[in-house]
Amino acid sequence: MPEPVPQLAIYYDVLFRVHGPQHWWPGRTRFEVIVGAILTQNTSWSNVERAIAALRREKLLTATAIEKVSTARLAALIRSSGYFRQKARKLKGFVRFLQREHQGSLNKLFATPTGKLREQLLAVHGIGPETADSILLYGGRHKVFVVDAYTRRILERHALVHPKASYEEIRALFEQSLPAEPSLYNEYHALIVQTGKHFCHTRQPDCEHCALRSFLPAPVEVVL
DNA sequence: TGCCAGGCCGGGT
DNA sequence: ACCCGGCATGGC
Repeated sequence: MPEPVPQLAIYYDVLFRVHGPQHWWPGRTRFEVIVGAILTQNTSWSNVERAIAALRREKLLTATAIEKVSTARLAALIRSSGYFRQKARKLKGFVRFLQREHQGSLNKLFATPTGKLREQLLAVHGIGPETADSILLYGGRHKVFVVDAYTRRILERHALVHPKASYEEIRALFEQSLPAEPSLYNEYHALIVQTGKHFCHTRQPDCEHCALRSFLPAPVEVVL
């Protein structure tokens, strides 16, 4: 278990003051949240939105509908989200899992204890750590902090983790450093992604562009 | 024009 | 236990 890092709680307040509440996850239903979590893997949200709109238009935003549709048609409809053949199979894999392990019921799925459900999700083809945790937190309000590429990069630039820290290491760091509130985890991850959306992508530590940003790359102590 | 985006898998060390 | 190539579209 890592030691708590008090800067992480401070950094949350900074981001909240800068960006305000984010009202995440952008999904109308729990199932839609799960679909979005899979489709947005390494993909910009704007590309995912079109795909979800197409699924909605075709009445395919339910588990039973996804079960019935052919993988080929599903792939065609989610084309805009990229990796569309892979993701079509992933959606199919998830609804098959939901039916097999939870009788197709999201209530039963999310009533499963967090640790056990996380293991189950990770065993589904196409669901890795970030997708599993997004489903847990944003779909079911389970108490897990979602780590993504932005989280890692921000922590590295603030020198709060070593460059090759594992996903689990970073997740534990947040969960040890913050009050155990799903609503806080929710808002924090959303704020990090919002921050990342207007990230400077130059890797040089002395990039003048980055120097103009209040939250990067300076250590959190001197922010504000 | 090339690089990037809210990853994950399978095969190789 | 890591490391890497593949997967694919749309925006800037």
